[in-house]
Amino acid sequence: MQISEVAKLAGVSSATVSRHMSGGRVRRAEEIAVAISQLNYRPNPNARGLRSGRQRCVGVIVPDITNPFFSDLVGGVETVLAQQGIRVLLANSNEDLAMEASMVADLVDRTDGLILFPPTETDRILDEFVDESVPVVLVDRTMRDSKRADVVLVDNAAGASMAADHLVALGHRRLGMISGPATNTPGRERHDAFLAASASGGDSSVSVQVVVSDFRVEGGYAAMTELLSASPPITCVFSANNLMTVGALRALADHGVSVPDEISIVGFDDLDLADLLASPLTVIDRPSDELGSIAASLLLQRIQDPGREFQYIRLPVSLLVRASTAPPLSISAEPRRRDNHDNH
Amino acid sequence: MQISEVAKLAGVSSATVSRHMSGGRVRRAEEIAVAISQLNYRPNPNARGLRSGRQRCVGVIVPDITNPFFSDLVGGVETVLAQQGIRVLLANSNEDLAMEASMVADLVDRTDGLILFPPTETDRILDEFVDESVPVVLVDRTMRDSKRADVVLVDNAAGASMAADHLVALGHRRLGMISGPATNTPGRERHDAFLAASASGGDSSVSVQVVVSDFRVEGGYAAMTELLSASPPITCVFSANNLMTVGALRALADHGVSVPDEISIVGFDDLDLADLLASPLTVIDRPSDELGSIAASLLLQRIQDPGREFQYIRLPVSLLVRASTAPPLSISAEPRRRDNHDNH
DNA sequence: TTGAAAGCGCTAACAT
DNA sequence: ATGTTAGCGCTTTCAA
Repeated sequence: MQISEVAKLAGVSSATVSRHMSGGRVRRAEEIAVAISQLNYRPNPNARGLRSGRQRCVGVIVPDITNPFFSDLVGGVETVLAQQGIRVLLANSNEDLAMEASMVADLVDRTDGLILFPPTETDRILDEFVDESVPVVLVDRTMRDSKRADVVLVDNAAGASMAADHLVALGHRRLGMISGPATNTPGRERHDAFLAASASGGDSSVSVQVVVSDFRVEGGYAAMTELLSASPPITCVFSANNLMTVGALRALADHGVSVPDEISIVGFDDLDLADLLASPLTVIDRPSDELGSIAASLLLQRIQDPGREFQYIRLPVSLLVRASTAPPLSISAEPRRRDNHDNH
Repeated sequence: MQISEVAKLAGVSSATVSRHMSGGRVRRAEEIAVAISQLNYRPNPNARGLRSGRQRCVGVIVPDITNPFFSDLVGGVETVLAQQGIRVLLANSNEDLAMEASMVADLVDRTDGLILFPPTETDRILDEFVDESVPVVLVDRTMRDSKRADVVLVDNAAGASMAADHLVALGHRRLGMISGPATNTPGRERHDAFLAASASGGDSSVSVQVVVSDFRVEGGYAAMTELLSASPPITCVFSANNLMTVGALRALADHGVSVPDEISIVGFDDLDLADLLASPLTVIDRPSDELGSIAASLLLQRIQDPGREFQYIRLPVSLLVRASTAPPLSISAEPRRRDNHDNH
């Protein structure tokens, strides 16, 4: 089924059908519409893209689609783009730099723009592709040379500081942190800010024990397990993302550590069930779908006007205090129990 | 950057470069490879697809990417397809029939095959597109006329029966059910099987109060709230999917109903945090990534051999008993408290 | 094994 | 406002 058959049936040339389809004013619009629906005609996207250079869709490459933060964010992207009749093609890089590069290479010529979450800040992806005039918006993570893309992220430093301040204000002095990789933006910023904020009070009795992990559930489990053997023991922990928080909670449960009595925990990113947990979770919350909708708007605007100034947007985060954080048990209490047998 | 420039640099014709790229034996393979990497050449997918008809990617249209069941399943799809160098393009229909149709129309000419989860069993999508020789695999849900596609789903009826049997065996007699839409396969099968299994004991004192909802968190919340006002009160509830279970749990918490003391609950689909909830959740579990990997394999096989017999595969499910189900309180106990003010 | 050449289906330039 | 025509970049005959 091709455009020439529609043209024949409607009694016009294929160019006229083409014009009609792209919104142009045409005399025999009615007949063309009838022919199109009668023949169930769908323009071939390859031919169309090849000829016009416009693909009518954008690509989104997320690091982990099973992370609810990213899937919520994609929801925000889709909402904005669907209104413009622009399709969203989603791909999942699994936090893998090579995979991301190959996906970009693939999508760059199939789409009108890309929304990326670079796995590392040293990612050279813009060097390779941005010169090919594909608009790129970076979300949640930047890159060393991100001066050539729009960027939208949250105030990771503020979030991590709020977490540290909250714990210190509760009276905690021996803090634990499950950090993300220092190689990407949220990992680095949350790590640095948590340490800085912990030290900022000038109280030299405040110490932070950091385990660097990988933003995954299993990594959070392992990191929490490691932190439990710290000596002197920590009384609270800050987990730098939602997935690691899940792992940390499971590790705490498996080791019989009670929250918040023995250990307080605050996570970065809210969880759907945070309020229904055995200890409702205190978290740093951030507006995930707003991140997505802003990213989509930025991309839309850049597609329309490639010459406009690059935007760099930071959204605020907030502290949601629930029941997983509390003052530490008195130091005079007897040493807490720590059974290190893994029971899965 | 196009193939002719690579050809020139390598001292061959563009046809030879093309052959080299598609795995053909070529004399000057070495020089061509050098030219390709030197020029950073990427074949234009539109031109390639237009000419050859092969797109080197498949489409997956999920009803709700924020549902962890689907995102896990997509993980299984990607694992299998990535090994074959086939790209996965993901789209999110939001359980919307029209949206799904428009996405299929769009993807059908951009991909070599589709994995679909039809929003309703009366979906006519196969009629419109399967004749266009696009292989389709149906996952989790079938359609009335699905004889022209491979299908893989789980044993919904067995799962719902296990849930009913479990509750009745615990001594429950007044059951509640939060059902999904009767218009799709899992909704219908779980509904029918739960009712059938409840009645199968021949015990006429067993009654089931059903509220039909929509497989969404908010729907589950509303349905649970409605069930709480049932008279005589129910002592347990079966929620037909994970998202509605989350809503139901939140409704129970908001109304101050304790689980499992006042109401036992069993959900269809495990949750990541099911074991860490205030009442660790009893669920029907199913192999989500296996569903995905099987779907991908079926699609791969059909692409290779369009004439092969259509497969219809059902995977088993299992009951995971945790702490959210228990025997009902004695009937002689005084009527339980039910405050119906919504406090969010 | 290779190159020349046709053409996939569409849109945009040009002419009317 | 419309038709004619060229050509997007590639793969695939066809002939050598």
